[in-house]
Amino acid sequence: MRTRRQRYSDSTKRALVDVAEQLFTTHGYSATSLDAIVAGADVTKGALYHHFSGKQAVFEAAFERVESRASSGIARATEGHDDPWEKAQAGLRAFLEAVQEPAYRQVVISDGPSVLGHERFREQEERSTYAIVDEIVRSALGTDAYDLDDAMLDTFTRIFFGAMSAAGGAVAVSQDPAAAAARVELAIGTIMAGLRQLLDSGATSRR
Amino acid sequence: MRTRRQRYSDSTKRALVDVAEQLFTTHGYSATSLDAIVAGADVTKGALYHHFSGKQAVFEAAFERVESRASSGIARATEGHDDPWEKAQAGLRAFLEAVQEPAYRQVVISDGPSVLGHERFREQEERSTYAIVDEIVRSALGTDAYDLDDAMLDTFTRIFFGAMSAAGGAVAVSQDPAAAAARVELAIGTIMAGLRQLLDSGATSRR
DNA sequence: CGGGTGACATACCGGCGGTACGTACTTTCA
DNA sequence: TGAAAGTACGTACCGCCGGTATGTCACCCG
Repeated sequence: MRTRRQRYSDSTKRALVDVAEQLFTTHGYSATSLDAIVAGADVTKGALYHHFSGKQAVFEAAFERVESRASSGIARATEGHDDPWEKAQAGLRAFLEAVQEPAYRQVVISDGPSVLGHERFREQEERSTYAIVDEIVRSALGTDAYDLDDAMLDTFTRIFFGAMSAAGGAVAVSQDPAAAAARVELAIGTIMAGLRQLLDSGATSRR
Repeated sequence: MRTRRQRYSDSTKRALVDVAEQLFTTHGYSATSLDAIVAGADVTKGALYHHFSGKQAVFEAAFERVESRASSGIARATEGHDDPWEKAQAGLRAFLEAVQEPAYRQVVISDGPSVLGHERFREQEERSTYAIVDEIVRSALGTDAYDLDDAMLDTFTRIFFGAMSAAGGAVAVSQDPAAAAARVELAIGTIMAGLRQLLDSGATSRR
């Protein structure tokens, strides 16, 4: 970010991603044309193809930004909790908030898998929101007392991540999101409590 | 299926959906052209647009077929079980099988939400596989002893459905699907056992 | 200060979804 | 039974959109 040329370049690239994120969010991927994006950013297709390899690359840039916003919000909510089960509750609350964001719903959940493909989608996901869920799950279930191996911890993460995503989607389309979120927190809280109790009893009986 | 015209009409429509399902499965929605579909079915675009309103309608027909195959498979596995928790285990096993089907993964999970949109996707889902999960959840948790209201039962269904879908996706991309499926069954089984124990103790202590 | 390069703009192409219209066969009914 | 009506397609074409090839001008650097 030194010379004037680089400053101009960065600003147009940021403008393109700004407009793209908004249009992808409101109209979806396929209903958003490159002409609309470049028009919104006051540039031409030449500029877009100078910065990105194509439409998919523009989407990927917007995708990463939306994901990183969501994951940083969740990370902020979880820090400062010592007890892993409290941390999990706080993370769940923040996750339900993030998943209601229109940009997240449209760009990540709806268009993400089909545009990026399963593989790239997984890769992107696993180094943002999924990583946080994984960290929470491991802090809660990864103790030696429960003697769960790595693969089982991964499995639990996948399960909780899927449960939270689906629940968040339901919360977002609900007429009363607050009440729906409260129900989700109660339900997952109950599940976690039952799991905790079962694992604790198993751990003590085994010794 | 009476007159000759209707027989011909039905057969061409079926041929179109056959080819469409296969192409959508192997190449995805956007990478499948209508020309390729009509060529595979040995008809022209005129025929396709006589039977369907457009590309999305063709996709929806294929989508419904894939969904109904999956849900009937799960329904078949769950019938004949009296104990609701055994029924849930059998349903989970069948669900993990169904979700590994390439057609289900590509058409329903990957392209479904973006092509149909959240709303239509939910509608379609809720009257097939989701309905079965809901029925299982209600048979297991809907007893008076647990006194969970309708909204809470819906919430639990959403959570379990999301957990199973995510777990199924992980199983499908695993190098050792059998071992991964076993881990998922163990993990969800543990969660269900913990939930059951917790609810049972709460139900007895409350009386 | 001039050659090179980066940051765009312009013009154009091919493919694809969708439409308008034509046509042959078939059922229906006076 | 024969003509009118309707169904089940086929043919030709349009407009948009992603992508490309090429031109241009400002800026950095020796």
